[in-house]
Amino acid sequence: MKFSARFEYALLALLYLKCEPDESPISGRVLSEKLSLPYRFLEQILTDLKKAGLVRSVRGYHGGYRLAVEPEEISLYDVFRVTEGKLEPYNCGEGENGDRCGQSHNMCVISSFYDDIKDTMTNLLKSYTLDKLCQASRNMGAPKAAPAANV
Amino acid sequence: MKFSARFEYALLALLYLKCEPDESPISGRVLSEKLSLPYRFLEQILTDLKKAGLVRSVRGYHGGYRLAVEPEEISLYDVFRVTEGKLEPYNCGEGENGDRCGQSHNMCVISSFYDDIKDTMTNLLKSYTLDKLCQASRNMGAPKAAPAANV
DNA sequence: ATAATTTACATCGAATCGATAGGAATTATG
DNA sequence: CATAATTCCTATCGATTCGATGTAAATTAT
Repeated sequence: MKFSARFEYALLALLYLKCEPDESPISGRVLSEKLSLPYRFLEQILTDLKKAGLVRSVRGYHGGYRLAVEPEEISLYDVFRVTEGKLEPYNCGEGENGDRCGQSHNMCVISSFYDDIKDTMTNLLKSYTLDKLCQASRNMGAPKAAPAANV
Repeated sequence: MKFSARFEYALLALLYLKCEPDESPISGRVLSEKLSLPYRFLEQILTDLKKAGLVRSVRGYHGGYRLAVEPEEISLYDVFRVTEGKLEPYNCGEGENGDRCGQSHNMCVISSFYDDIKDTMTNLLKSYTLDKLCQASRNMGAPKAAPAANV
């Protein structure tokens, strides 16, 4: 029940690309230095973000990365799916384990609870967009004030 | 962002203790057979549950486990804390990493988002009690119906 | 005394995770 | 065309976690 470094780094990179917009694309090297993140590792993540279509990349001399989508369109749910995989913590009935609910109704109860968790998380993640987060970042004066986006 | 097997096993064990109440305590061996769970591993978990005060144990010949608290009192949040540890996915300012928000406001934005996640999860976990889950299990006729507890 | 049980501790194998490294492909620039 | 800068692909490493097993000691009703 923790977020991975991948998720955090992806988020920081995307926020940087959004909040510090530039004419030319920003290279992975520069990005890693600005954010104090390990270069190679960050590029792995950027590659994943690219495959998911959240980021475009330009190769070669003045190459680098930039957002591929409007920042209102990018939600943390998108980022999550790229870095953490799918959001299905329980398999009831399908999957390699077979039908586990056949054994006991308690399994099914747990399963429906997991579904609830999943839905709640999904909605919460979808409610946060890059755009909102960036605005919140600009409004940062008080260290730990507003919850930033409570719908 | 997945629940561990520990959490699931603990939940199944607690549900069994609650839903199939008995005069004498239920041994770890029996529990593991009824639930088709690995014996040793389950006992590890039961030990943890005992340390947390959710379960009582009786040693010796007719020993075994039983609930230590009223099932209305046991929430999934309690179980979560035993099996998954604490629920703090981000450390902003404190901890060994030092103050990360000093570097960039984006960090603080992420941090407040993490807080939101944490609160939401906490509330959701607290809203589920053993008692509710057990009732839902009894009402199981339709395979995948009611969300069981949406407060 | 014996059998059944919890309890403590040690370890194991596999998987995951964060991170690093080398090198190939691509591209602007001179 | 050559070069430097960059993305991209793949392999690997070390550490940690996770699920699980094993051994042996302490406890207790019979």
